[in-house]
Amino acid sequence: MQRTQFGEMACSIARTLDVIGEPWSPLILRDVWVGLNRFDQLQADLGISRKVLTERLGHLVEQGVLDRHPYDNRPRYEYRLTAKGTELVDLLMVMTAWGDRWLAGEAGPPVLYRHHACGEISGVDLRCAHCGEPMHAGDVDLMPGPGAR
Amino acid sequence: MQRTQFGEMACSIARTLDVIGEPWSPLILRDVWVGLNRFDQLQADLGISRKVLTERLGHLVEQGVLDRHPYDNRPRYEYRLTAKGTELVDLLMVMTAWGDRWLAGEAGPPVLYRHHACGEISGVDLRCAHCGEPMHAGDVDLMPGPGAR
DNA sequence: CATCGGGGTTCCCTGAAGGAACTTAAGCTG
DNA sequence: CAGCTTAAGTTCCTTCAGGGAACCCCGATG
Repeated sequence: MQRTQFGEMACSIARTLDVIGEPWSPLILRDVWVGLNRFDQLQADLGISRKVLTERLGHLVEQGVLDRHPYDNRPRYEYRLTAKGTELVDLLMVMTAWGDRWLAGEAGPPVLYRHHACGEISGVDLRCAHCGEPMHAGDVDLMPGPGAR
Repeated sequence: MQRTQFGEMACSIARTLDVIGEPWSPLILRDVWVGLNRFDQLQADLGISRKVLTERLGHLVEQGVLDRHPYDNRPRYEYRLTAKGTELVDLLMVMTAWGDRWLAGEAGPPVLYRHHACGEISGVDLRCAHCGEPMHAGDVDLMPGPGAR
């Protein structure tokens, strides 16, 4: 947890950071997305301290991003993405696109995405939800919304 | 800085987190995007400690996301987004879309985006860069890429 | 009944975030 | 031209979060 809480700010970016802004949280989400659903799998894959992993999983479950449910008679649990969490994967895909473009270097991207609809190796692009045209940093005006303070 | 460095991992998400994963960094980026370009403006708007702001700005400049340049004969500097940084705004727009949808509550979104191309209040949607069809969590297969280890 | 293995919890240590005071280098002001 | 002002940091101290390792619990298994 950051020392300062961002959740109270009138800003969806700050609020989102309150949910997945802590160190490790996006990587935990990525791992759960690709099928590493159990505590020890996550701990081994990430090399995160068990204490911090406990805290992060607890927070993500509390925020409704992950779901913790038993997979055995024994006290064993799996973490899965909720609908809310699944939509957060959008964020990971955009991070991947940016990292692939600016940080991958000579070696190229470590992971490729094949799109089901067209079968091609591709990445995401941002479009306007309304008209379908590209929508990036310079393509919008910002205006106060109903939740502004 | 997180204790653990993510940059060495063969993962574009982890590498991207090494650039803007530290607390405050996305909010600094947002502020610079909307036109708060100076140290004191950022400090006042965010309520961040001056020490941490100095560290963050230094890191973002070092990573090529921001550009620091003088705007006066006096030792005064402005921070601006580079091309690399401007593309990171995509990430902010996706965070905004998710936060608007899942965290805004009754009050509604604090900020609205009006899209230049269509003039409508809208948000971003993720499309395949190749075929233009929607591209979300369930729409892709992951495959090892050339930079895999 | 001892062992195993998954899923944590506890403890201590270090280092990063917060906060307030101090510094520096022009300009401006009377 | 001494003193004030302002932007942009820097320094120092305190507190709390992250890392790491050891330990615990609990049902199943041999």
